[in-house]
Parts: sequence; C-alpha cells; structure tokens
Amino acid sequence: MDDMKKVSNSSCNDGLLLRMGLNDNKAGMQGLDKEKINKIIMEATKGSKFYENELKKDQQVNQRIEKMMQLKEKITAQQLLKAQMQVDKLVIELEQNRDLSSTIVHIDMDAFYAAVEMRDNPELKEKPIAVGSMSMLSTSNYHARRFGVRAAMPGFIAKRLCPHLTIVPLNFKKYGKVSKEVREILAEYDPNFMPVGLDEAYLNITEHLEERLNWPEDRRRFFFNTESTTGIDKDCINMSAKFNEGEVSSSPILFEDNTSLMDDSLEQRDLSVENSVVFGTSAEEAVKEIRFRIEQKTQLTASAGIAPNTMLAKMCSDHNKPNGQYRISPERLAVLDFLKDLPIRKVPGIGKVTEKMLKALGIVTCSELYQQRALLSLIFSEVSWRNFLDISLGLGSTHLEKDGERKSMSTERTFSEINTAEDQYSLCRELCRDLAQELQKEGLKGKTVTLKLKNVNFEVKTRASTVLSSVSTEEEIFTVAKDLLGTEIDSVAPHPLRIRLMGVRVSGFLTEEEKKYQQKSITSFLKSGKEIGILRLQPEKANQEYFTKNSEAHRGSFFDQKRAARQLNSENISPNESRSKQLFQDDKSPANFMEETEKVTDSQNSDVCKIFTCPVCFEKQSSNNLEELNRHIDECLSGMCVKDTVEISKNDSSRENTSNFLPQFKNEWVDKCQNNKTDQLSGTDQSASVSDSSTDNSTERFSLIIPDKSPSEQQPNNLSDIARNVCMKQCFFPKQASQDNEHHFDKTEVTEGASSSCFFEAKEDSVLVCPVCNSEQKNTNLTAFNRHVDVCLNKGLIQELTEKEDFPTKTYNMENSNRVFCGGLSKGQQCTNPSQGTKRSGLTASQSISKKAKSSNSKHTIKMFFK
DNA sequence: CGGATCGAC
DNA sequence: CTATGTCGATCCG
Repeated sequence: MDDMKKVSNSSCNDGLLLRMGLNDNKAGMQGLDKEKINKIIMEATKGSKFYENELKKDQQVNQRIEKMMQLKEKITAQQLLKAQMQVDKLVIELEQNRDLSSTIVHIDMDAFYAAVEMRDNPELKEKPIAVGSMSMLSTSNYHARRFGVRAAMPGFIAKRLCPHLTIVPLNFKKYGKVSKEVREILAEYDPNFMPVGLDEAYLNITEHLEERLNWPEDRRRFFFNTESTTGIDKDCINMSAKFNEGEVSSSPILFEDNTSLMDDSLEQRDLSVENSVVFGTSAEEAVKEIRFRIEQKTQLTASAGIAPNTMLAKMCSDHNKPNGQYRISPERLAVLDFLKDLPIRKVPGIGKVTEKMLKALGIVTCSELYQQRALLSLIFSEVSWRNFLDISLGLGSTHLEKDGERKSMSTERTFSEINTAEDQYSLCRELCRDLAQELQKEGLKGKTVTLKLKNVNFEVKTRASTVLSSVSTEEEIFTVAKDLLGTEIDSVAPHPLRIRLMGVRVSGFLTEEEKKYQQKSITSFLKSGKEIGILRLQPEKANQEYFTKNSEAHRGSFFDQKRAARQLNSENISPNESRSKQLFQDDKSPANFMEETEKVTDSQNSDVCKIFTCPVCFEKQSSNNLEELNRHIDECLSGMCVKDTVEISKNDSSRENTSNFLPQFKNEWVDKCQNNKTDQLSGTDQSASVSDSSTDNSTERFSLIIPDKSPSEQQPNNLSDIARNVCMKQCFFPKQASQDNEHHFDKTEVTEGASSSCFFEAKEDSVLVCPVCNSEQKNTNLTAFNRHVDVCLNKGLIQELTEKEDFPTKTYNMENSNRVFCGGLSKGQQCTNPSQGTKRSGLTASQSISKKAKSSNSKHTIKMFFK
C-alpha cells in the first residue's frame, strides 16, 4: 500500500513529468521539464494557421465563459437557496439508490501501440519512440513522454522536443491481433465485457468473483511462460523471478527503471509448484491474475482499476498507470475519499472546455463540484448538471451496456490544400465511394448525408442534408454530397474554396422495419388505391397488367398490413382524429408536424395533406415543408438513370398551386398547401390514368403517360423505373407563398423559349437551383442568384468539368442541354456581377440559358443530366 | 433538422 | 514543409 501511495502521488501529470525527467539517467537521454517543453511547443506552434485557429477557439470559449458569468451574476440568493433545496432533495434520492454491489474493472493497455512496436522490434526498446506519422502521433512510449512527446501531437513538433525520436508508422492489423488475444483472456472473467477501442475494456467481474470463491487453488494457478515463441525469454524469466521473490515486478518491455506494482500480499502467494503462481480470490487478486495473464500472453503490460461503477473504475486504472492497478473499495466513504481532491479533468467526459468553464466558477476538484451543485443546476442544462452531480457523488453505471446500433458512419481525409472545384468534386466522390463500400458491408442505408470541410485556416464546417429516401450507394451519397459541396464552393465564389480536409458522413439509418418498407415493390402500394397523398396512381388497363403482375409475391405485405391498420383506425375514431392518426401513423415524432398541420388547416379551413407520395420512389413522405419534399424528389431522381420520358399530367384538380418540373415535358407537381393558383394540363397519349377512389377531396388525380412504347414493350424492371422517367432532375416549389411581389415572375413574363419550359413563380424566397453548378441557392434574391450563375459560368466550370473524362458531376454540355432556369432569370437580365465578365460564353447568364433552352429539343436531351 | 462543439480513443 | 480519424452526445436556433 505504501508503494501505491507513492506512485499515486506522483501520477499527477506535472509531478510525473518532472520526476521522470530528473530521475532518468539511462541511455544517456535527458527528459525535459515542463517549462522547456512548453517553450519548444510554443516556438514550433506560434504564428501557424493552426495556432491562430486555436486562439480563436480559445476566445470562443472565453466568450462562453463570459456569458456564463453574466448568467451567474443574475442569480439571486433566493434562487440559489431554492435550487439548493431541490438539488439536495435529489442528492438524498441518489444516495438512497447508490449501488456498491458490482465490481467493475477497467483494463487499459499501457502505451498500447508503442508497446506492441517495441515488443516486435527490440531495437526500439531503449529508444524514445512514437507511433503515427510526421503529422500526427497516436501514442508514444514512456521514454518519449519524458520529452513531452504525447498522443495527439504532430510528429514534427515531437521531433523538436526529442530529436532522437523514432516515429513508427501505424500498423492496425497488428494491434487488432494483439487486442484480440487480450480480449480472449478478458472474456473468461466476463463474457459480456465491453471493449473500448483496441486497448481498453470494462469488465463486470461481480459474478466471476462469486464463483471464484469456490474455485480450487489449481484453477487460480498460472504458469510463467518460459517457452516464449519470441526472443524475449530472458526477460520473462527475469520478471518471473521478481514475481517469485515478491519484488516489485517490472515490465521487461517498457520500464527498465520504473517502480511498478505487483505489490501487496505477494509473500503469501503459493509458489509451491515451480514456475507458477496462484492468485487469491479477492477482486485485487483476480485483476492481478488478468494482468499477469495478459503480460504472459502478449508481453505487454496493462493497468487496471477496480471500483463499484465504470466511471470510478476508469479513473482508478489511470491512478497507478503504467503497469499498476488500484481499487476503490465498495464503501461510500472510500468513494468520496477518492474523489475528494481529484481534479475534475480526470473524470471521463470532462474535457478541456468543461474544465476551463468550471475553473471559472472556482471549481477544480470533485469536492468543489459537489459544493457548487446548486449554482451549477442554475447555470447548466439539466443533463449537464445532473452529470456533474453524479460525478461529485461518485455515481456511475454499474452495468455494461452493449454498444447499441451504430448511429452514423463517416470517412474523412486530410490533405495538402485542394482548391479547385474539380479536385474537390472528385475527392468527394472518392470519399462517397469509400463510405458506400463500408455502408454496404454492414448493410446500412441512411437518410442524412453530412459534408465536413476544414479550410486551410483550420476552420471546420459541416453541412448536412436529410433526404426522405435513404442512401447507400456511391451515386446516391455523392448526389447529395456534391450539392452540399457545390453550395459551399458557391458561397465563397469567386474565391476558390481552399480546404485541407473533407469528410462525408451518413447517419439516420433505417430501422429494420423501415428497411422492409423500403424494399417492398411499389406494386403492392399501387394496388391499394387508397393511399393518402397528393399523388395517386391508379393504373389503367394498359398498365394494369404490369402493375399487378409482380404483386403476387407481396400479398399480405407490409403495405397491406399498413393499409388494414389505417382503415381500422379511421373507422374507430372521429373524422378529425382519424385524419391526424392517419397522417401520423408512420411518423415517429409528430410533435412539430402536428403543430404545423393544424396551423395550416386552420388557416385554410380545408383538408390538408402533409403526406406526399414521392413520384420516383413512391415512398410516402411526411414532410414539414415543400422544400424538404423537393429535395427528396430531387435526390431521388438524381443519380438515377433516366431511360425515357414519361408524362404525368394532372387531369383534375380543384384547388392547387403551381409548382413545376421540367416543363418541356409538361410535368407538373401540385402542392396543395400553398396557394390557389390553378394550372391545368391535360395528359394525352396512352394514359394510365390514376384516380383516387377515396372521398378525400384533397386528392389530385394524375395520369401516367408513357409516350413511346406500350408497357409491355418497355419492359421496365418495375414501376419505379417508369416513375423515374417521369421526372426530371429538378422540381421546384415556391418555398412559401410570399406576400412580397418583388422579383415576382410568372409564366407570362418569360420568353417563349424559356417559358414553355419554365413557368415557375419565383418569389423572394423561392429555392433557386443554379443550372450550372446544380446547387440550391437558398435565401437568395434574383439579383444575387443571377450573380451566382454568372460567376459559376465564368469560373469555367463547365469547360473544366467536361474535360475530365471520369469526372462524376455535371458533365452536361451547356450548348445542348435543355436544362433550364427555373425562375432564375428574367429575360435579358444582365449579368450583375461587375467583377466577372462573360468571357467564355460572351453572353450573360440569362442569354446563355435562353439560347440553351431554345436549342433544347424534347426528350432525348434529358439523358445528359444523368451521367 | 442542421450546425457547431465537446470528448474519448 | 508538417496539427488525425471516427464516433456518440449535447446544445442551440
């Protein structure tokens, strides 16, 4: 125990560093004291972009602290008193529920990667080494730590601290293998143990200890490994000698000069059998046994903590690191004593920022955290202060939760500056490809794509977009990601986007149920004719056969069940309620939705339908706004190959508003929640007219028209194919029915060339999509939008992008493209960006577009949009 | 929902 | 020259 205390005193960071530096005379290496270390780091750091950004972040934290302090000032004594009572009430409750009955162990491999590398390359043993690269280190050995070389430090700075430092590249396969070996041992003590990364794990050994009491001695006897397969036999024997003599054991690998801790009660060990050791039945003994076995098996040392819960166990394992262990006995006072002077920073979950904020409140140790509990409850969020309270009471989780389902998957890369759109797009595609591959390994599909960018000033931005269908393939992800990227590129235009990191993340994974739903063929959906939605499709004879052909397999399908449930619902409840229930049936968090819906309902005093059926994927989409739906449809469409053109036209509608698809195909979409405009377009040709059979008067009817071929000839794989054909790359809805008539366009104002294809009402806050870069321009007016397009054109994007053969995006040719401006430009509008001429085209953006639109010719050109 | 931030390994 | 990659959680608007 004396040993433990000594080490525990010196394990505080500052002391440790200092001591190590002073004590180290081996290998002719000197460590550095903290001052020197800081000085060197500062010199290497200051003036760099990285440092500038660190300063900036620091300022932000300071601002947060300032705000917090202002908040604190406003707190009255009265409030504080009240809070004190409430919190203390909670404290009593928490104390009553304090659970000390579990024995949780935290195992932490010492300097794991570095230790593995040293083990496998004896030449490194005596040297300061770090694992990682010149730009970033993952870990360092204890030699190197004396010089201040630490994890998360860039290699080039470490080199300045320690010029002899050997930097070993990462070798994850190897670490994984070793990790597995360790885990095999751990599983014997707790089959449900919880690994954390490669080098840590939590175990609940409560049960093991119970059983262990009855174990015969031989079951607790372990042999020293005298037949090591590697060349380290001598060390092992040396170590075993120390074990036998009850001396302080020392890792042969890491700590030739250190004082580690196979400590108490070693004399009592039964060593009657040669080269073996018997461990006792206590928690300490069991954990020593674990560490012993790990070392015998892998030649690596581990530290461990034993405590009544995970939080304490984790802090314990840090307490006597390296190659040591510590236990908090399961008594309330032992716990509180451990926490008494413990700096809050040692607590898992309290990082740099929280530490600084609490320090501003005069809180450094856990007991201070407890003393300030009332104040904290007034300053921090419920979640935060409750967490603080748990910490200060030493409460934590007493069981090991299996890590649940993955919530996101991402990939990101750092590189030297990339500033051309071309490179950025192809990089983006690459990331999407990698990510898609990983996603498919786990069979995941997600609805949210997040793009992460770090510019050369180290400023990080993330941009996310949630689509209503889910994505998993490279194309699908890229379709979303590239738009996000495009928006960012545009946002800094005409300057190039200068980035040093890009990442793509997919989250919002489908649940099992949703996966099923998605996989269902739409035929079963179409059969119903009873779906709620603004679009209903009811196959006419011509298509009936096809629609029903594939439906056999789906009888009693998910859809059918849903339908049945819906009908049941509507019969059993009042009409109003019924509607609500129907709408929300598939919506897991209807709160906002409800509000929104009711609002609209009131204002229009009519049936409002906020569930849309996407014409592409035919999935029902509940959506709060049209923009979302638009985005969904857009995304649904893009990345898919358009094979042919099909028309959807609305045959009948009582009250609807404009919206549009690519108009040259007379596609029209109706948004019934927006305004009262009526556009009537009639379908011709072979129409698979689809009418709604329900009495719901909010229903619109559409015809599905397949112009060229009869369904049988066309032989689409499924109806989705047809549906996809229906729609063009884009659809726009007026985001809101704006009162503001400025920049208002309607179809009469547009030239023939454009207007036949574009009769979109562009109001102030419409969502405009740049025909060049394809990105949504939000919150823009037409002037700004024009400028954007102009800039976009002049950036030479088109030229550049078409040059590169495998370039994934936007390979359409402006000359032939029939892509049109939807609502973007008025006829003849001049380029509004004075800094940018129209060098390439010699035309203003609008003129280009006009020309383009005129030359465009019907359905075949559409293929160009979908590469 | 989207974005920023924190924290851990 | 040269400051990671990945994930979950939380908070705020």
